[in-house]
Amino acid sequence: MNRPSPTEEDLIQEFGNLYESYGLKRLEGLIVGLLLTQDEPVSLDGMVTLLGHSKGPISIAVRRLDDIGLVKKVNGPVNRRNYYAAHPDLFYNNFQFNMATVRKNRQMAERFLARLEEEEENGQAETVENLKHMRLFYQLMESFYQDFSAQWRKVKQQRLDGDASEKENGEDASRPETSALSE
Amino acid sequence: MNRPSPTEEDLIQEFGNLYESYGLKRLEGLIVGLLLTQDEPVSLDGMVTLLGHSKGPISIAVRRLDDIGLVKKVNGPVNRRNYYAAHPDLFYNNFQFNMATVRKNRQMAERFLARLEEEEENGQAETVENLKHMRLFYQLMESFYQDFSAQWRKVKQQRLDGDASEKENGEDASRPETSALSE
DNA sequence: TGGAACGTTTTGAAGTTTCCAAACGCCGGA
DNA sequence: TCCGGCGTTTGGAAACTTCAAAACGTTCCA
Repeated sequence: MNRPSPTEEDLIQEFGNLYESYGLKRLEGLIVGLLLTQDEPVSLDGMVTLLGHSKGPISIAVRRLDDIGLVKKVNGPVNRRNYYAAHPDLFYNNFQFNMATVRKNRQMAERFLARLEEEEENGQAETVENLKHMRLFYQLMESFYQDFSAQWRKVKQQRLDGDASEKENGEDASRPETSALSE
Repeated sequence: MNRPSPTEEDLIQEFGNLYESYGLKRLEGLIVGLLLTQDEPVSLDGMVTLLGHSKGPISIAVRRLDDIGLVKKVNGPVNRRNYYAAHPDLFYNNFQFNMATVRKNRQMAERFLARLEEEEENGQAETVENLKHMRLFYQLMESFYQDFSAQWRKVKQQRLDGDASEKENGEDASRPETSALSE
């Protein structure tokens, strides 16, 4: 349980802001940020003292984060306590959330298209047209997400392999061939 | 100003739910949903009667939707009125929002990495490691988003060309070569 | 069989959001 | 210049969210 440095404090707060802007709970972001700065698992009471929030909300937030796979229950020094760490696939798991909503959007378009098709009413041509646009868009997006998913797994594997054999070489050797990043 | 059919009513409500779950305003979703069912532009008062909400909130919501490019001011029958329609690139513009947050995430990782690097304190190794993971993830994601962006523009162009030459052929002829979609 | 050490649930207060109703301001046309 | 139609802003009520404090339940150990 290392007390965060000032920079790490800022990091934690930024994660709070980030999660808040996503429509999630600020406290959940604070917890995730905190765990990213800790090399050892943190207990509930640890979070209470490190974050300065009270136990009730933290208990609930941590359970939720565990449910959605952003945080992981792990073993720690004291037996009776629950210890948590950032999930090793935190970012990827969070992404899978987005992927699910993309799929939901596509399915929504398809569901309504089917409904309109069997109704055969007139005056709904524009709706049908827009739903087809929507379906096409999210179909394409879904396929990109799946490709991304596969690629990331590959990159992550390379990263693990690299760490195992040639530890300590400063920069990442395993960066994939990406298109040039703007800015 | 066509009163939505029952199915279209459902569609509008679902858009409300969707936007709400994104952390946006439910009313904004209702408006977007409504405009997707209308083949003619709708005035503010039109939305009031079609949605059954009052004018104040609609005025604000519509302005915001216009700002972020999900809705477009267009000309309509009566001169003094403001008419709105769903933006032709609604889904794409919404996606660009996501792309911006991905970029922000990458930049956040880089910003803190730079800060930690120049501080040279110890006990922050885990934070650095996690931030490198974060950076790598969002770098890859960003490059996929850019590829998707380019591809979508191409698909959209094909779609327009197709519509212009061979109108009315039931199904989309311009679907791109995507990987197989699950389910 | 206590009782200490936990995590969870409940309660209530404070803040925030969301909405309607109504007042307001602006712009054209009589 | 007044008046009617329109969008915007304001005020306030109701619902919801977020959090701390404290009561509660459970488990392990003396």
